[in-house]
Amino acid sequence: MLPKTRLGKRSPLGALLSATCPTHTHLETGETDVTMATAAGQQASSRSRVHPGLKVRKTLPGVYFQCAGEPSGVDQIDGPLSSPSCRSVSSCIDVPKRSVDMDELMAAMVLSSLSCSPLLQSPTHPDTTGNGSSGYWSVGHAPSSPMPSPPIAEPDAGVVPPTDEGLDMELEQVLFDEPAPRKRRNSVKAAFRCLWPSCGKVLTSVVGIKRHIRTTHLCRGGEHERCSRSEEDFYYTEINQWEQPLCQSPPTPLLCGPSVLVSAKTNHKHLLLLLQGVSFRVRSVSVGEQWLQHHSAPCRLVLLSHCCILRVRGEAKKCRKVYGIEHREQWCTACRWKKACQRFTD
DNA sequence: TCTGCCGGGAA
DNA sequence: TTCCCGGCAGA
Repeated sequence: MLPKTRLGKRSPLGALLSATCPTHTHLETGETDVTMATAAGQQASSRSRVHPGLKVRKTLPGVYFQCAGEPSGVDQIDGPLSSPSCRSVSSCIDVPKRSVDMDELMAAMVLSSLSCSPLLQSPTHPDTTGNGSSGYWSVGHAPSSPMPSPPIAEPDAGVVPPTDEGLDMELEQVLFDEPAPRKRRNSVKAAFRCLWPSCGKVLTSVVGIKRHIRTTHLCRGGEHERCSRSEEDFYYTEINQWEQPLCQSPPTPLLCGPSVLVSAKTNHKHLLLLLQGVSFRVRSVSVGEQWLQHHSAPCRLVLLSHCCILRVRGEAKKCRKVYGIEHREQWCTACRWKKACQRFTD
C-alpha cells in the first residue's frame, strides 16, 4: 500500500489517493505486482521482487530504495511469453528451476551486461545467440535500456525479436502517455543529476555532483558545521546521457535498475491520474546488467521529492525539529511561515 | 500533544 | 510579495 500521506480533505490529491489508488506496490516487502499486456494480448503477470534487502531512507529528500548490497538475485519479469498462464516466480530463488547450470547462467549474465556496457562496446555481440534462443534470461533485456546493446546487424530478420522491447515501450506508453520512440539511443555516458528541488544540475562526475550539492545546497553559511560529509550522496542520482540527441527526452530522474516501482497491474488509468506531470521513466534492464548493478554499486530508486505520491509526512526532520523552536531564526523561510519545509523536503 | 503545512488574510 | 497564523490531520 502506499504510505498514508498527509493529504487531508483539503488536498485534492489526498482525496484522489484515498479514493482511487488501489496500488499493488508493497513497500514493506519491496514487491511490486506488474501486469502488462503482450503484443498478442496475453497478460504477462509477474510479482517482481524489487529488493529483498530494500531499505528506505526516511530522513532525506526523496524516497530512496537502496539495495543492501548483497547479490540479491536477479529481478526479472517472469517470462510468460512462452506460457499462457501467469506464473509467479521469485526470480532470485526460483529461476534455477530451469535446468541451467548456474555458472553458465552467471557467465552469460556478465557477458550480456558487458556487451551492453558503453565502455565495452564492440562490433561483435557475444550475446546475440544466447539472447534470442535461450529465451528465458533474456527477459527484461530490452534495447530500450539506458545501457543499450550496440546496434547489431541482425542477419536473421525473420527471427522474432525479443518481445520485451514491446513490453517495455508499451508499458511506458501506457503509463506515461507518450509516444514511444522508434529507435533508442546508441551510446550512453553516465551523468549525475542533482535532485535538490528545482535544481536539476547535471554533472558528469560523482565528485563534481557531490561538490555541487555540498557547496550549493548543503553547506550554506552557518550550516557548514552541520553538513554531513556523506549526505550529498542522497541528493543526486545517476542518469545516462545519450549522445544522440534524437529521441532525447527531458532529463528526468531515473528509476534505476530493477527497482522499478511501478505497479501497472490494471491500474494504469489510476496511475495516469496520479502520475500526470510526474516525469520519470521506467526502463527495463538486462538480467546481466541487473546482476552487475547488484555487484558493482548500490542501486537506487530515486523518486523526486515532489513526487507527492510517495510523500510521507514527517519522515524527514524539518527545521523545527532540527533547530528547535528556540532557533527559529535558523529555520527556512517556509518553516517560519508554516509552509512546507524547503530545506528538508521529503 | 506535537508536528507539518494548507489555506487564507493582513501588511 | 512577504509575512503570519488558524486550524486540520497524521504521528
